[in-house]
Amino acid sequence: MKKGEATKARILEEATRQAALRGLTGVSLNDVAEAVGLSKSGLFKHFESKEDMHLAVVQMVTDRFSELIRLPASQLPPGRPRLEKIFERWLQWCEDDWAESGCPIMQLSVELDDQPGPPRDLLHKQLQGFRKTVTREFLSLRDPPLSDREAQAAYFQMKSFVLGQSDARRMMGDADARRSAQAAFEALLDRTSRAAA
Amino acid sequence: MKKGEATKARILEEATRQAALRGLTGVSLNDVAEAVGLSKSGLFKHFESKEDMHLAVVQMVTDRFSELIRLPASQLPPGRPRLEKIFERWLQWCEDDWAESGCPIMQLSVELDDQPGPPRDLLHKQLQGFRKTVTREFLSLRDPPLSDREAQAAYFQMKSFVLGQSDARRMMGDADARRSAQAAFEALLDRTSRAAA
DNA sequence: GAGCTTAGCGACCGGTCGTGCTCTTTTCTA
DNA sequence: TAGAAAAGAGCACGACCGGTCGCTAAGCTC
Repeated sequence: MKKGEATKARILEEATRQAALRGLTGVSLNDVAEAVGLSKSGLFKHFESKEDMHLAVVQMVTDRFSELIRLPASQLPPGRPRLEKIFERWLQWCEDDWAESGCPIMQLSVELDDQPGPPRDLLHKQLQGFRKTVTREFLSLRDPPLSDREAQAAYFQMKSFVLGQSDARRMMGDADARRSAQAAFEALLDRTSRAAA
Repeated sequence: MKKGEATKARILEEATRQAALRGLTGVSLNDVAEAVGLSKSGLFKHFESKEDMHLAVVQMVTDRFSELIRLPASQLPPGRPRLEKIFERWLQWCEDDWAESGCPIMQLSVELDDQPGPPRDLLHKQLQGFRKTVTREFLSLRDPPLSDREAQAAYFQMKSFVLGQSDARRMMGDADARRSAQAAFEALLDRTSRAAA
């Protein structure tokens, strides 16, 4: 059971790439099969249906997100260092790792937010987990710790800046987007850690 | 040439509704025709092709956006009143006017940002125009006017908060999203108008 | 290396896609 | 009100969609 797993991984890789470009629904099994060097029917030895593949794509994207953003940050001291690392890797994820297609998590969010089903539920669960982790990190940003409300507000702004950067760069062609986001985030950290309880 | 225009408007209305739900590519001419009470071929008396309809949808969405956000604000005194009005109407636009589907401009942005062609170009042009208008409004927020850089940074954050609210509410089910966005924006206005040159 | 398991192929299914064609009905205009 | 012009129906097309089936060939285990 080794060759099979490798092939499945290749299929998923390609499907994820295409989903980032055209959305989950826009992925054609024919195109995926061709790109991987398989026949269409060969795909069905690895996935029961297209929705099954959708689910696997969501899983793969969120796994990779964790690996590239959460993991490296978790090895730093809590608070500001971690938050800065997360933000930096997050921007990087949108900007470089998916340069041709834009952040797949944003794409999936917009596509799935009104489309009930297992893919949406999985994405929702993973994003909630990430939110919780980061919000907790905000709590320990100041010595008398932030209130839950404050931490949530900070996370809201942090994610907003990531979304803003992605939108500005991709849709508006704004080359300064990253600097704008970075500056806004640093200011947010300053404000948040300075503010009195 | 009156009945025709009315029918075309109805078609566009429905196509826009569906595009907000499933994206431009996801719109089925069959479904649109059926919903409007026409045959599929009847549609082609009003649009040369599907891409032609895509373009008209983008035009309609951005026109309505102007009408609902820019127009009411333009009747207020410049500076803070206008900015607050724009932000409030903008959030409203995402939250209510497209309650079931999410802000169509975000949807279109994500879908079109890597899809060259007339629809993308039109959307890009309209969004640039809007950005310019709002950025100019930021300039007159303070007596010694903001620098271009400051105004652009402020617009970046403003748009980020709108994106953040839409994402938080739709994908994360965050009922407080609007309040978070509103608070963040008010704080942004305070900071921006207070900051020394 | 025999034998079971699994990966993969090719043909094919019913259905839907966007689009062209011809023909009829409705609407507008002079 | 007659006649031109526009609106729309009906149908058929070729391409493509996700998916099934039976078969072969390769891989894995003992």
